[in-house]
This record gives sequence, C-alpha cells and structure tokens, in this order.
Amino acid sequence: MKEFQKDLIDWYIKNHRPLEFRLKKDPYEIWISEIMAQQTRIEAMLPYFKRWIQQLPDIESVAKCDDEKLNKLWQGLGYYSRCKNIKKCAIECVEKYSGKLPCTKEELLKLPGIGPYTAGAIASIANGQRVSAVDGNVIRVFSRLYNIFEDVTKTSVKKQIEELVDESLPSKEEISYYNQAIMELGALICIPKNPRCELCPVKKYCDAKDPGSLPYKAKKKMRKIEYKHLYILVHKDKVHVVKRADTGLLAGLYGFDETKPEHIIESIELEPYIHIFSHVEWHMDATLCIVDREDSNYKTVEEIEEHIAMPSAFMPFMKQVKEYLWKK
DNA sequence: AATCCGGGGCT
DNA sequence: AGCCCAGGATT
Repeated sequence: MKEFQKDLIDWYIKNHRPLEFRLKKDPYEIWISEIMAQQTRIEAMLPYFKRWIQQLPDIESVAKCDDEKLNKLWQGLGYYSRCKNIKKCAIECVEKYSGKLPCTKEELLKLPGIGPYTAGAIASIANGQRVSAVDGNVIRVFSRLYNIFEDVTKTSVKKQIEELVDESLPSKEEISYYNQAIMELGALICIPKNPRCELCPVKKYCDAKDPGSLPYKAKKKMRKIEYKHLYILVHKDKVHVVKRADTGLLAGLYGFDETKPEHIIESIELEPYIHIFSHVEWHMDATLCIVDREDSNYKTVEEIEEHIAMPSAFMPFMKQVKEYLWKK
C-alpha cells in the first residue's frame, strides 16, 4: 500500500487544467462530458460539449429531442451509439428518476451507455461517492506505479488494477480530486510516450524501471479493407442522401447511394478517397450522376449542412459535390 | 474473451 | 504507419 495520494492531490490542485464541464459539478453536464470524452481527446470534444449544453440544457430536453438533431450535434465525434444511448438514458431518467440521474455508481451502471468508468466518474466527481473511475489514464499510471507488465487488455489484469485503485481511494472529501488527479497526471505527466518523469509528483513511489514501455498491450489485428463505389445523384441544386441502417457502422447517419441509378444524364468521376476507421478501411471511388428527377430525399447543400448528419468518411465527396454545384 | 464501433492528432 | 485517446455494448 503506497501513500502517494497527498502528493498527487496537492500537485493536482496547483497544476490541473480548468475543465469547464466539471466546474459546476452538475451531474447532467458531468455525464454528457464523460460520454463525449470516451475514446476521445478533451480538446476534440470540448466544442461539441459547449454546443450541446447550449441547445440541450437539461435531461428532459434531451429526452424529447429529435434523433436527427441529436445525430447532427454528434456529427464528427464518432462512436455514434454513444449518442443513441444518451437519449435512451435520458428517457429512462425522466420515466424512472423524475428527470435526474441516480446518485450511486451501482445505480448509474444499470443505465445504457454508462459503464464502470463513467458510472464511477459521475458518482465520485458530481456526488462525492467514494468509488473508483478507472479509465485509460488510470490503467497507465497504475501499471507504471506498480510496474505491472502483464497485458492490460486482458480482463484479469484490468481487474487487478481496479482492485489496486479501490484500495488506494482517499476519504469522501477528497475522492473527486483524487480520481481527477490520477487522470490529469496521465494526461499531462504520465503520458503514453516519453513520460515526463522529472516533473512527476509521485516519482518516489513509482516502481517502473522503463515507464515508457508500460502498459503492455497485445498487438491489434490488421485492419480489413473494403472497397466501395458511391453514386452521388444530383438533380438541379439538390443531392440525394441515403439514411443508413440503424445498426452497424455509422448507424442512422446519412450517406450516398451504392448502386448505379438507371437514368443518368451525365456522369463525372470524383477524386477517390480512403477513409480509415479503427477496424476497417474504406477505399472509395465515387461517380457524380446528374439525373432527371428528384424526390424528398434530395436536399440542397444548405439543408444538408444544417440538418443532415453525415460522417467524416463522406465529407471529401460532399466537398467535391459542393464545388461542382458552386461552379455551375 | 474477442470483436465492433470514429475520428483525429502525435510520433 | 501505428498508437492512443477520461470506454461500452454485443457476440
């Protein structure tokens, strides 16, 4: 049992970044920010968070917000099921908890989209409950503090680290600072590559001989490559957008046709583009097809930019279509 | 236990 | 060209 908590919290109080979404300790804002921050850098989610809170100030406003608008607010953040789960969770809070989030980690864990980390973060940071919040930062910091060289992607090793964190928890009064402090140490000092050990407030407690090599993770599998040919149908100043299936990759967002239309007046080949996801690559070619009719799924560029949620994978093509329509 | 699910910045 | 990121759900 180490005794680094005081040094760590003192360092945190002096050196932490002022993360605006945690200043008010509003459980709703903590919740939204934690979901947005999953597998996402703080700087990347911040503008999304500001815009979201501006338009959806409380849980009830989320519960009754249109799915299309929620997706548009999430456009570009990735992992879109997070957004779907936020709405499911908001509705459940309205129906079962009179429009509020439950207080304890145990109750929070039952809600959609809220796992062990997020439940612990909300309970400890917003409500001062004495529970852990183990994210990637905490895994890294503890694997170095205790010189754990086993594969942290294994369930057993992650569980082992969670037990160490649970044993390390300070009093209820300090729990909010403590959980944030470990994460902030991981974000600023105990970083993945070239850790800044000379600045570390808990260096004297650290067992790592080669901190830069920890935590160990098994190599990931190679990405699968998929080939796609898009047909981007254009009539006058409108573009045909296609809503994607409600399950699978980019569920519920909008893309373009992937089958050739019948009546093409003119076709123009667009510049190809390769989009890289974590687990798959899309090698895409695209044909802009001028057609002689339209229906309600044809939208102007302005309508698309304002209301249609389109993932980053299609943006290079959207840009080319926009340039074509602009030159015309 | 392994796989799915985004996107972007850093090395 | 990988790796990583204030992870969680699904299979």
